[in-house]
Amino acid sequence: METYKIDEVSKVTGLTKRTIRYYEELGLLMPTDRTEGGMRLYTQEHIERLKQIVSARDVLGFSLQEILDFVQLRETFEGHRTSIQNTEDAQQKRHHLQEVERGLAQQLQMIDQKMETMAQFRKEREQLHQRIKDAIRNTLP
Amino acid sequence: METYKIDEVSKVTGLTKRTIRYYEELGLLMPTDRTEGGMRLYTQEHIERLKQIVSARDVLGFSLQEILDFVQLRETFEGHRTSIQNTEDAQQKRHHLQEVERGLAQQLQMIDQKMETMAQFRKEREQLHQRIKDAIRNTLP
DNA sequence: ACCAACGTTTACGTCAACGTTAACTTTTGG
DNA sequence: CCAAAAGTTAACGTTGACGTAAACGTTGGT
Repeated sequence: METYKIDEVSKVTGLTKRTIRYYEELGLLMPTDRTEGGMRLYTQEHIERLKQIVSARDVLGFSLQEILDFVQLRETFEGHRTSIQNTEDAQQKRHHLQEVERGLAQQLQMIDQKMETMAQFRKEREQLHQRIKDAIRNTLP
Repeated sequence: METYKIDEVSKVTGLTKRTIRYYEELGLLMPTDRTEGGMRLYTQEHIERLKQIVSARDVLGFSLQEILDFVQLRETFEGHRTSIQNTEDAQQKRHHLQEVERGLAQQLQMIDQKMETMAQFRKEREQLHQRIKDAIRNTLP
């Protein structure tokens, strides 16, 4: 599989190398494979994840801690997709999955709330915009 | 007109008293009238402004500096609504208004960009949610 | 084989956005 | 009228999210 060194990743994501390592340290980005000498080798998947993180941070205004919660929900789920054979703790697993589901439902609700507030904000800004355009028109009839 | 002391304002906005004073210090909130002894007296308008600031901060993820830019755009405009009579610098005023208009148009565009990215983000989360609900259904048929 | 360019860890520095504490004055209910 | 509650300014402390510098190892081209 094609891999990238950190400077490449830095350029395509717009993040500094420091930030990329920092995100790994926080657990936001899964650790990469390393070369014999210890250099990180990123895959396309890492890059996608970084772009998602940037979106959540800049556009949605989430803190890294909140993003970590989001990430861990997915991680937990992916982890559960592996061993489906043991039927004795299926009860356990089901319960855990239900908790994850609840977490996701809450996240969706939070996002909807944000979108609604954002729409309201946009509306107010647009009204101001309209008033200003009117004011301009009144300066030169 | 009805006024409120800072503790009241703190309760209805959810901000701490420190934060409210801090926002005034930054220029985000217009200074209030004071009592003889120096206590701040807030109006309903102050409260509305604080709520807008919280929205911009929490929901849109704007920095206080960005919010200050937004606020000053409005302030500039309100300031221009006063003296409409002098026709000599009407040219000046018109030019200034046009700059404000351009600023607002950019803000609107930025907001639209954010809303789109947010919708995309929501979509991905919803797909994950659906997959998890399916997984749960598969644990107990 | 070498060295310039790039990578790594470790540790301290910085800046925004407040929290906290101190020292003091004002307001207010009994 | 007076103590407790609430307000004020000023100053220093804290936390999140990185920036920066040092000291060192790795890679790749000539």
